[in-house]
Parts: sequence; C-alpha cells; structure tokens
Amino acid sequence: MTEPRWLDPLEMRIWRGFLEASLRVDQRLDASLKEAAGLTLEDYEVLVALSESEGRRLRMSELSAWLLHSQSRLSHRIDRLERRGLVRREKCPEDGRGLLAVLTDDGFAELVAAAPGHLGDVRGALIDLIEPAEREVVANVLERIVAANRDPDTQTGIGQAARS
Amino acid sequence: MTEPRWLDPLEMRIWRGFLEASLRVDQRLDASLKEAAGLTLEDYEVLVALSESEGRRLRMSELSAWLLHSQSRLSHRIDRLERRGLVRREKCPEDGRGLLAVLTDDGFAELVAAAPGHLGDVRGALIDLIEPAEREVVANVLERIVAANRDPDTQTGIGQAARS
DNA sequence: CCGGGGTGGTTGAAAATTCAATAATTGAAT
DNA sequence: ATTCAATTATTGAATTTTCAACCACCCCGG
Repeated sequence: MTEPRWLDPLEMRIWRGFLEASLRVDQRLDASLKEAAGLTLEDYEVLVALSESEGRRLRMSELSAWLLHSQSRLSHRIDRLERRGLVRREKCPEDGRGLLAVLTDDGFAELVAAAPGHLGDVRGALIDLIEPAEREVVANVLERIVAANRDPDTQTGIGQAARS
Repeated sequence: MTEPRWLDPLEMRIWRGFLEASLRVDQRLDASLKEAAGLTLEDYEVLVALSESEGRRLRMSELSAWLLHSQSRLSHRIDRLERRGLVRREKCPEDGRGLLAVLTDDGFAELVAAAPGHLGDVRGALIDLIEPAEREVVANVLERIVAANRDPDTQTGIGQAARS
C-alpha cells in the first residue's frame, strides 16, 4: 500500500508510445494485408511459420507456441484456413496424438503473392522510421522486453510478485 | 513491382521483437489486471480516459477515438461496464445526437484500487527494462512510429514517407 | 497386460469483436 | 419551412476468441 512511484514524463511517453505504436502498426498491417491479399496478419503469420519449416509442416502445438496463441484458437484458425485450402492437417507419424499443419501449394502461392506488399508495409510502418544509429538500441531493448516477459512466469523480482 | 528489399538481420530482430514484445506485454498486463482487479486492459484504459477528463466524462466518439476502437466496439464495451456499474451513459446537452460516458464513483474506486498494481506491472514488464541512457531514443522512435501510422491517409507510398 | 497420469488436440457453448444496417440529430442549402 | 448530406451512436447478426470439458494416445509402473 505504499505510495507507488508514478511514471515520470519520459517514462509516460514510452508507455503510451508503446501501447499506441503496437496498436497502430498492427491495425495498419492487418488492414493492408486484408485488402491486398484477403489475409489476416495472423493468417499470414501461420503461413510464414509453415513455409519456413522443414517440409512446410509443423506440429499444432509448436505452431501455437510460436504464434503465442492457445491451442484452441489455433485449431479454429486452422479450420478456416483448411476450408480455404491454404493448409491441411496430416496425422503425425511419430506420435499418434499429434497433428501436423501442412502448407498446401495454394497456401504457399498466396504467401508468395502477399509477401512483397507486406514487406513494404513493414518497412513503411516500422523499419524505415528508425534511423540506422538507433537500430541496435531498439533491437536490444525489444529483445530484453521479450525475454523478461517470456512464460516462465516466476520472473525476477517483478516488484510485486508478492501478491498471490 | 521491383524486387523487394528483404529485411537484413538487424531489421528482422526489430520486426520480430516488436511483434513479440507487443503481444507479450499486452498478455501479461491483461492477465495480471484481470486477476487482480477483474478488469481487462481495455476496461482499464476506458476508466483511465474518463478519470482524466473534465467532469470524468467523455463523448462516446472521443472515447472511441482515444482508444483507437470502432464506435460499435466501444458501445458494446460500455454496455458491459454499465451493467457492472462502473460507467453510466448521459445525454449530451450540447448535441442531441451525442452521449457521454460518465465514470461512476464505483468505477473511480475500482480504478484507484487497481492502479498501483497495474503501475507495478507496467514497470516490471516494460519501463524498468530500459536503461536510462536508452530511454530518450526509445521514446523518440515510438513517437515517430505513432505519428507515421496515424489515420490521415493511407500513406500508400510504402517506399518511404516524406523525406525531410 | 492393465491402469493411471500426463500430453496433444478438438469441440461446443459463451463472450467479445466486426460488419452492415438503422435511427436520430445537426448543419447547410434551398 | 424543407430537404439533403453528414455525424453520432446503437442494434443485431456473423465471425472470431475464450473457456472448460472431452477424447485419444503416449509413457510408465505394477
């Protein structure tokens, strides 16, 4: 109950900026992708993950972990992509419980068609806005944030972990 | 049309880091807030916006613009908050079309109760991870990103924005 | 071989979001 | 006054996400 240390102006700029930048970049990329290719940014990420994997296939559980989504959410999403013919499910040979999401040729083709435009959006919305001299700092900060917020919840003194 | 310039390793670290950091920070704050106060991060943002406004009230349209949400989405969200008694609607005296979302005393109390814990989370998940020497750069970059992705018009010229 | 405990994934219903259509009001032009 | 276009917000249906229950299979100990 002690008086919390409030955010000073610089900290507030970072916090608000982070929140708004995330939203805006996401909204812009999503809208652009949807209009140009009929794909959600999430759909696109699914296709990317599969296309970069051995045999263009991935276990459902690995894919959901990579996407930072629940298995249920992924399952429904794959349903929709499968209905559109961009992905199909295959039984996992090594583990009878498992399923593989496999990128179809159609799916790969849609990815290839969408990629250049999307790449341009990523540059326009984010990358080209960061000066070369700033890039190393930004990359390091982002990676530190990712690491600190990775699942192993028992994070280093999060200041207020003592509140079951 | 031309061969797209792919992302180099540093650019890729930034892009991936940005995407993952956004998701992780959001998920963590949302989970923490939900557990500690029964509020979504979005609910919380609604209460904050109202609490900081004249008379703790705001036009629906202003609120939705501030939150970067559609009016429909806000309307449904206010339905839920109103059902819980944290917010109520009032007719706008100056414009018969308008409605004001007004923060109730209960709503303000919940905000006050949730704020210290949330503030700690924001520090733990984001602010404290950025070295003092890095902060100015980070704030500037984020604000540049926000500005470049603000609604005005679809800066279709993906190549690059205005070169000053 | 059999029985548990744990993992991988799906399912369906509930909750939230999006999308298109609608109603009410304003401001401006006729 | 009256009409017309634009603005404000809500509504309900379709889509998507979340949540909890569930099934099938793996692994391991008896």
